[in-house]
Amino acid sequence: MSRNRIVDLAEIRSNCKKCSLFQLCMPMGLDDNDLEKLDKIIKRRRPVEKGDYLYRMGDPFHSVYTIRAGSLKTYTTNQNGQEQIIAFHLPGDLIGLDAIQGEIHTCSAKALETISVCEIPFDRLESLSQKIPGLQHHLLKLMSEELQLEHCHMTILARAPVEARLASFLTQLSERFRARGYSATEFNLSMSRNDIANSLGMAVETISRLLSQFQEHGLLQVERKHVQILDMPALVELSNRCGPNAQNTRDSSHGTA
Amino acid sequence: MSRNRIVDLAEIRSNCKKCSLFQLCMPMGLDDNDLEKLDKIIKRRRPVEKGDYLYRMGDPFHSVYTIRAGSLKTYTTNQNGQEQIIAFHLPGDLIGLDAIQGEIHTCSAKALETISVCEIPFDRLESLSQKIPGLQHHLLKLMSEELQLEHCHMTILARAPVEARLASFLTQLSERFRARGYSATEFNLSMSRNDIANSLGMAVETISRLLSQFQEHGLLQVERKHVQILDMPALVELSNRCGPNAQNTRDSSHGTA
DNA sequence: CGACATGTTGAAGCGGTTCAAGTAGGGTGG
DNA sequence: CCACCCTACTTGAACCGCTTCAACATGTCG
Repeated sequence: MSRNRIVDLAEIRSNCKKCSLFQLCMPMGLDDNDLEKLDKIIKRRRPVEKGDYLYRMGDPFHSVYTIRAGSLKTYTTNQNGQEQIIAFHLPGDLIGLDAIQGEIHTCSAKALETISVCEIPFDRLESLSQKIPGLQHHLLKLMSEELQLEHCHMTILARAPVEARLASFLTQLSERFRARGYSATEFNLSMSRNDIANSLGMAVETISRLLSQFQEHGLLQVERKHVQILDMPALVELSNRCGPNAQNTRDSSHGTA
Repeated sequence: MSRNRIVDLAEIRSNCKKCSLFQLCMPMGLDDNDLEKLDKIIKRRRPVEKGDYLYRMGDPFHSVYTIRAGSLKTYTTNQNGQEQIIAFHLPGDLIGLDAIQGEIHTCSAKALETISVCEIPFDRLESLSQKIPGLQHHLLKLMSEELQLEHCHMTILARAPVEARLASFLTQLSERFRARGYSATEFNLSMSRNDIANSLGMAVETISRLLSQFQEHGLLQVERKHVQILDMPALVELSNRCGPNAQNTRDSSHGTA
């Protein structure tokens, strides 16, 4: 066991360059000494199986997690037991920062497939970022980015017709794969149609119908989980389509600005 | 002018205890020395008139702002010129942190009435929070809280029927007023029906109809901007009502957890 | 192989938007 | 101070996008 731990530590060290912590450290030039410190506070966790929880809504908040491999969904549950998916997360994502306020997890994080994560005790991370200016900045930056992403998501939920929602979902996912060095045009959906529908505020049937329709129109090829995008420009165009209800979306107030 | 500035500084000092910076500083026990440092980096801004912008989408990011008096809306604008309101902000709110990533404002902030704000240059704030642990923690906490609020907003946009959306809007606003020491049951809406509709992803006409309906049912009294809540429990109950489309909102995956 | 979950497709129903018309404030200029 | 205008808001009626319901197909796992 102790031998394993040594191996793990070495592996983490080498992996830091591949995961979000690399982007989190290196851009602001952490030296070897700082990188060492960071490595020391990271805990290895055994792989989490599909369907297992990384944490549940209501759990006390102790750590944030970076995804090393696999994907997961975060979602809230309301009084009636209904779920609302907040986001899907891919390798390199840092999750859990939304629980700082209140020190209780307000989302559940569930693995969509077998995943591998690094656990980072938050109090240690916070102390460290007190000493390393670049780290503090990067934490703030990550949360800022998360806010921006959610603004987009909110806009889609509030206005967009169903085709634009799904097109938007696909192009964003594609872009995220591209940014991680995977193919932007061919990938597997780790989430179910149900999950996609939920996150986009739609019915499952509508997702099914639209995917068929997109395929019919030559925008993409889809077979179960596998998706191949054939006409990205058209898909992007679709995702920008605004709803017909554009009535109250222009500011009519007589601004002095 | 220089005399004015002196007066202003004194005023800000005394006001820090009333605005969000007080909650931001005191809970973690800033001593007079630290409070002094904080006061020094805060810039006074002349009042912003109704309809004026605090900043616009696309502006370079330099400062965050705390609202001392009045209210404003933040919104994004898409390619087609359509607006989507992200949030309404009240006195004590700190806004602008979502622009850290990219260092460009991704929202516009527009005054709903004449407002008074404190401008805090972000680089100064960041340096200071590097020295004051409690300040760093509180910045993270504020962003975490913002994420949580947006999760709620997303859930409403994705699932809730229109009555629940409006009820939720009203109870949340009420709660925010209460937390600021104002009446929770009687207040003025600084935003137009159009703005409410936009932020909730609805048509203006629906807002109008629902307000009439709520009044008819004895839930509240409304006359133009003035609102008096008569049956808060019923309103809260309404806000928790889930949509009829609760089909794909329960997780059917056979989790091993 | 059987059972259950997931996904697909068709048809009906409805919630909420859109369209249309009218009312009421609030500000401006004569 | 009043008449005017423009914007914000309200209310009614028709329409439609999407959901819901239902039935079936296809995997998947014990």
